[in-house]
Amino acid sequence: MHTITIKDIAKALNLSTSTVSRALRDSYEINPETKQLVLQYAEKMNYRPNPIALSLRENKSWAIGVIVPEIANHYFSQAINGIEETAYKRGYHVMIFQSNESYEREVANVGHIVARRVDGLLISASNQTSDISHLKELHEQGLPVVMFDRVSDEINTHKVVADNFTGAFQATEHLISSGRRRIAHLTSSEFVYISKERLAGYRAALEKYGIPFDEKLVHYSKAFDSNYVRESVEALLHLNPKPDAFFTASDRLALGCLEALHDLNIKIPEEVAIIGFTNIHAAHLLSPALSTVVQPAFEMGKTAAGLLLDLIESKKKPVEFKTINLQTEIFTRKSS
Amino acid sequence: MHTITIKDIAKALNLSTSTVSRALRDSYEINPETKQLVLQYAEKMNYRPNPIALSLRENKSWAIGVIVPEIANHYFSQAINGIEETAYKRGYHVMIFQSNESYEREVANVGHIVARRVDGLLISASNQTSDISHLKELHEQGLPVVMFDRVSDEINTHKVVADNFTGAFQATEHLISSGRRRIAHLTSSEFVYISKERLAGYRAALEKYGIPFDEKLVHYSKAFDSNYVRESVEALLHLNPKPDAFFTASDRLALGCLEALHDLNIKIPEEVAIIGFTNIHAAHLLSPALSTVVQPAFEMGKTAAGLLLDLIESKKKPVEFKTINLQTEIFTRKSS
DNA sequence: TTGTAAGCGTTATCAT
DNA sequence: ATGATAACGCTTACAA
Repeated sequence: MHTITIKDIAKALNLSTSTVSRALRDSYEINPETKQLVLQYAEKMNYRPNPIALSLRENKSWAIGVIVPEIANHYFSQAINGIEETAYKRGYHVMIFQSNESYEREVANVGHIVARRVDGLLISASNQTSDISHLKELHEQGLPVVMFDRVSDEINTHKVVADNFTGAFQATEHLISSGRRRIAHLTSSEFVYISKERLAGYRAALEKYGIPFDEKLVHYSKAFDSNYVRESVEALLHLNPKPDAFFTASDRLALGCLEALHDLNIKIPEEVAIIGFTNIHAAHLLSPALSTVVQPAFEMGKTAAGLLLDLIESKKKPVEFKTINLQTEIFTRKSS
Repeated sequence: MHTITIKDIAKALNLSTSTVSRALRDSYEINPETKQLVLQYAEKMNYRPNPIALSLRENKSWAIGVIVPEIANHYFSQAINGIEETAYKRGYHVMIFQSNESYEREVANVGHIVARRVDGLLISASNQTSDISHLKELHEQGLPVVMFDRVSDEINTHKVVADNFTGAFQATEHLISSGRRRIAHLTSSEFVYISKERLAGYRAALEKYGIPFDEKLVHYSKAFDSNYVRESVEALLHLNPKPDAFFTASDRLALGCLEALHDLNIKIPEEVAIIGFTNIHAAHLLSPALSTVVQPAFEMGKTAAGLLLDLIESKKKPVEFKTINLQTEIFTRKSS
């Protein structure tokens, strides 16, 4: 695929490459006629400047790297959507990598991405990642880095997260206000930042309504597969008195919980209420009892990308790194 | 962010850049000691070759462009997942753009992507795209192009699609074998290739079981929003005799249909069966009556990317362009 | 107003 | 075995 270069234009028009460049660049002091000539010819030949050559010269790739745990996860693909939109508007393109929730793969990706000379990095850490020295190093070398959703305390840079505490608080409050008192909480690791936040929101809501916290109602899942979740649900249902609602801390857990209840032949609207933590629209259609704390993934992508591009474009040293808490929203199909 | 170059190494070691390059490149005829020296120093300084410089030299970007209608669509994000996996394995990276189902945006994306000097293009056309001269032109200029899912007859290149005919046939057959006779078909445009295929599969199954085709049972949706779909469903339910099953041609239609039935207070398992055309796992959990013809999106991404990379790497002129039909699969939660 | 030359990082060719 | 040089496409001092 041969593409036309400035040199070709210069040759064809009997000019020097610099003149052609100036004409194209709308530069200072150039003969209007020459300029016209060049512009016309370039247009006719469908000339496009070679961004690779420009990158080499300017030491800027106009690309940002994005590393997510999984592309085919609705949450992250929405975030990528927001990222792409923002990047596109500002003339950048997006290089996508996925860690597949593997620490090794994440480190490898960071290596590739930096080797590709991206102008900045947007990352949501894999859930296996505890050591983030691979990111700190980059960051200290001056590469703009913004973390979103799966952030880390260990690094001082911009972070964008959903307001998990308030979201969990609202979810729990929603269940309480529909008359539930024994609200089970299915969550993931005890040690993950967002899980802790969610648990705290849950507890705060119970406290507000004078419901004693019962730690037997809280279940930590080490895995997400439906069998495992089913066992948790069954165990919770064997408590006495048994729970009348579930607050699950993630979409996977919510789905697993729904599936378990279905298999146990428990009619959701009557006997238990369930509330998840992200967007599972399809489930809503069938279960009006399901409410969801919608996480603003698209917004998060846009925000994170915006911060990153600002960082890239300012390039001033002293920056106050901030952590942005995006509001969540409760979605209930049968509201009112 | 200053990164070390060959020149830096050469200076530090009092060598010429060519020597350093040779050492790094493991090239012929070089003093083993010099080589060791260079390698060690490069390692110590964490040297990474600048891919932009290489691209400029080799006129190869090691990037493929991907244009999809929407990133945050489960189907396409799964496809992207497959694309990323294949590309990554073979040393390419993936530049993502979305057309947002807009023809103009698609054309603009094609422009950007070619300006970025990608080595090849993977595209699933927007549903507003009928004129594909923007693709043909590129293709004729020698850029490897592979279309997937939303393909076009107008261009002679590799194409990867799901076997829509067989999928629709199986879906319809599945409904028939569970005793349904009046199967409504909700589909999108009369003119879209995949819709035509699906309709044909539906008809073929009816024919096989001696069920007369009734065109009143087929409903073309101009839009996907739930109000619109609801009207279609209601209209179909007013037929006499009314349908006892729905075969919907897409996930959006299936969801809209489920929602409409729910609002009309029609219990799905008893009164109607519904069958969709893609992955809506959440819905399955709640409605065992829902079966889905799963489209192999991940597989499609992998296949399409593989074909594209082969094309890129062979670069031989004479290629037999083929259209690959990937098998669909019926998924029913309560099978057996 | 236009042309010449250097440089961005790398490698291939040709000398030495 | 190593060094000098040109080239990839482009921009920008500096010269003319």
